[in-house]
Amino acid sequence: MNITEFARIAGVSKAAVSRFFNDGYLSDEKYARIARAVEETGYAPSAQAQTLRTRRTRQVGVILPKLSGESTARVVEGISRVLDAQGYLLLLANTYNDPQREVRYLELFRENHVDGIIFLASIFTPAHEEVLQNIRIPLVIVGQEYPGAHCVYHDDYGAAYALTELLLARGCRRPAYIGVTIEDRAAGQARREGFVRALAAHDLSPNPNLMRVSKFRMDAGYAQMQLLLEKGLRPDGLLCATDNIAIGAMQCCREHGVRIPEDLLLAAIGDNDLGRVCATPLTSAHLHYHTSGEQAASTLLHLLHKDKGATGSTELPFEIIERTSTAPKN
Amino acid sequence: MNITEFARIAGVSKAAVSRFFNDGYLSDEKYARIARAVEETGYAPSAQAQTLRTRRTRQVGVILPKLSGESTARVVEGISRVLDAQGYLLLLANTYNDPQREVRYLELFRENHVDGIIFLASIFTPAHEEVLQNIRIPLVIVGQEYPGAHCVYHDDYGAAYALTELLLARGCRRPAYIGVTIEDRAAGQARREGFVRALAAHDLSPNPNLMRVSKFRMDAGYAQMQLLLEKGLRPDGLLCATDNIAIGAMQCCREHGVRIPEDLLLAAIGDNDLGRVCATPLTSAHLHYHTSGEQAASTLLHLLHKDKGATGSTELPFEIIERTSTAPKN
DNA sequence: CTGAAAGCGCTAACAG
DNA sequence: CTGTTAGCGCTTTCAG
Repeated sequence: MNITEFARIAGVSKAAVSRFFNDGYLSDEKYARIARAVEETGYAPSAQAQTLRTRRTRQVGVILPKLSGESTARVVEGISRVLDAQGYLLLLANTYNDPQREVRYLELFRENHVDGIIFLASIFTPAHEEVLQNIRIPLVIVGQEYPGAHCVYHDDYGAAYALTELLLARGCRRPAYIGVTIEDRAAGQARREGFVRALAAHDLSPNPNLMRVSKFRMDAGYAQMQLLLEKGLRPDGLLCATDNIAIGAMQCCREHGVRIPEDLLLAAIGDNDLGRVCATPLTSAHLHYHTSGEQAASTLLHLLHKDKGATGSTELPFEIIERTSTAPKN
Repeated sequence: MNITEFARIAGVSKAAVSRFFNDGYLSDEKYARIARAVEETGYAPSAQAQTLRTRRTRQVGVILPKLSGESTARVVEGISRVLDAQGYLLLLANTYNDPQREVRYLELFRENHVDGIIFLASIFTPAHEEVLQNIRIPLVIVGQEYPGAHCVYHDDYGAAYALTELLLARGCRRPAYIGVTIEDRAAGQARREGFVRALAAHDLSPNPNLMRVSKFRMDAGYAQMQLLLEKGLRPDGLLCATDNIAIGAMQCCREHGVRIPEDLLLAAIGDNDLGRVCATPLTSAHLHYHTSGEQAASTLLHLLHKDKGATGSTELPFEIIERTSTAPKN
C-alpha cells in the first residue's frame, strides 16, 4: 500500500495524506476521514521514501568495540533511552576493536544517511583520525577525549588518583599497578597517570617492576598478577585499571595464598556487578556509564537540532565505593 | 553527490554506474573509469534510494527486553557476528519488557522496511499474539518456543531436570526452588517443570512452601531466600531459575550464617560470569547464548533467501558445570 | 555490452 | 485550507 492507493481509499488527495502525517494544515473533516482509513488499513508511510525527500532517516548509528561487557551495554542502554524517546532508531555496529571494521561502518552509516553517529571509542589509529576528519555527519565520541570533537568521558585520571590515595591511606607501602595499553588514552594513559601522580604527591616513586600492562579480560589480570607474584616482588597494594582485571588478580591471589585485604589491598575502576559479588567485595570507582550514554545522546540531539548551546564536551565525575578489598590493616 | 553527477564526472551513463555497483555487464574500460572515479570522489550510492527501487534495506531489526544483562548481550553478539558478515546492519529496539513498546517497534520496523526481524522474547501477551499473526516480515524468535514461528531456544526443561537430579545425587533431601513467573514459558514454566518432574522421578513431591517466584534480579533472589529462611523451613538444596537469582540467594545465606554447600546445596541456570566469580563458585547449566544468536541469524538468512531447507526451529543443548556450590556433603 | 526513460513512495512549493 | 506537480537518487526494462 502506498500513499496514492491509500489516498484513493480515504477519498482525499496525496497531499492531504502527507499533511496528516506531517502536521500540516488540514480540515477537521479530512483529518477524521484519514484517521479512520489509517485505522482500517494500517497504512503507514514508507520511511525510505520519506528519507529520499527529507534527507532525514531518524536513525542514529552507534559504533562500539563489543556489546558484551557491562560498561558498553550500560552506555548503549543510556543512549537508547533518550533516543527512543525522540523517535530515533539505533543502528548498531559491533567492531571487535578492529579499526578496519570501524572505518567500514562509518562508511556504511554514511551510505545509509544516518542522522548522527555515536562512537564508543577506545583507541585512535591514523585510520581513525582520517575518517574522523572527513566525516560530515554529526558525531559524538563516548569514553575518550578527542580534540575538536564533541565528547563525553569520565574522569579517569581523578578516579585513579583518588583510589591510589585511598590505598596509601589504608597503609599500603609498596603499591603495584596493572593497567591497559596507553594507546587507550582514557583507560590506559589517564588512569596510569593518576596512579603515578598520586604516588608522587606522597613522595613515592612507582617501582617499574610493579607496573604491568594487561588486556581488558579477567584471565589477563590473572596472568599479570601471577607474574608479579612469581617474581617475588610482594606488593602490599594493587590498583587495577578495570574491575575485570582486578577480579582476575584476586583469583590468582586466592590460589597463591595471598589474602585480600590482609596481605594485599585491592582497588579498581568501573564498579561492575562482578566486583560487588566476588569473594572479597572490591573497592572500586563507580563510573556513570548509563549517564554517559544519555549525555552523548542528548548532545547529539542538540547537534541535530543545531542548538549551538548545549553541545561541547562533558566530563563525568566518579564515586569511590569502598568495600572489603581495602579494609584497613586494622 | 548523486549518481547523475557522479556519472558525469566519470564520463559514463547513470546505467553504467548502477551496473558497476550491481555487478551488471560492463566493459573493462568503463569498469576501470568508474573504479577510478570512485577512488577519487568517494562516491557511494544512497542506501535509501536503492531501497526505494529494490525493496530491500539490508537492515535487520532486533527486539529485546533489555541490553544490559549478560545473556541478552551474548545473543546479540552472536546475531551481529553472522549478520555483519553478510552485510546486514542491525536495528536495535530496547523495550524494557513493555509490550506496548514491542508492538510499537514492530510497527516502526515495518515502516522502515527491515528485511527481517529477530525477536528475543520473554512473555507473550494477547497483543503480541496479534502482532505476530499479522506480521509479514520474516521473523525468528529467540529464547522461546512459539508454535508456527521459526524459533531458537534452549533446553530449559532438561537443564532444570538435570540440575535437580544433581542436587539429589549430592545428598539433598529437602529441595527448594526459586523461579520466575510462569508467564515466561521458557525460563518460568519449563524450568519449574524440570524441577518438579525430576523430583517426581525420585518419588519426591515438591513442598509448595519451598517453591518461590522471583523477579530476574539479584535483589529479588535475596528477598525470596530471606522469606524461605524466615519461615524456618530449612531446605538443604536450592535450584534457582537464573544465576542472578542464585547469587542474591547466596548473599542472603551468607548474611544469615547458612553455609554453601555445607548447609545448602545451590545450583542455577545460565552460567554467567557472576557465578564463576562469586564467593562460592556456582554450579550452573551453561546455555549457549552466543550460539543461539548465531543460529537465529542464520535461520533468518535462510528465510530471506527463501531456502526452504535450513529453516524451522532449533533447540540448543545445555552443559552442567559443576562447581563448589554443590560439592557433596562430605 | 550500452543509454534513455520510466518509475519506486513520498514531500514541498506553488497556485488556487 | 487544498490539489497539482516536480523531483529526491536509484535500478531496470527496453531497444539498440
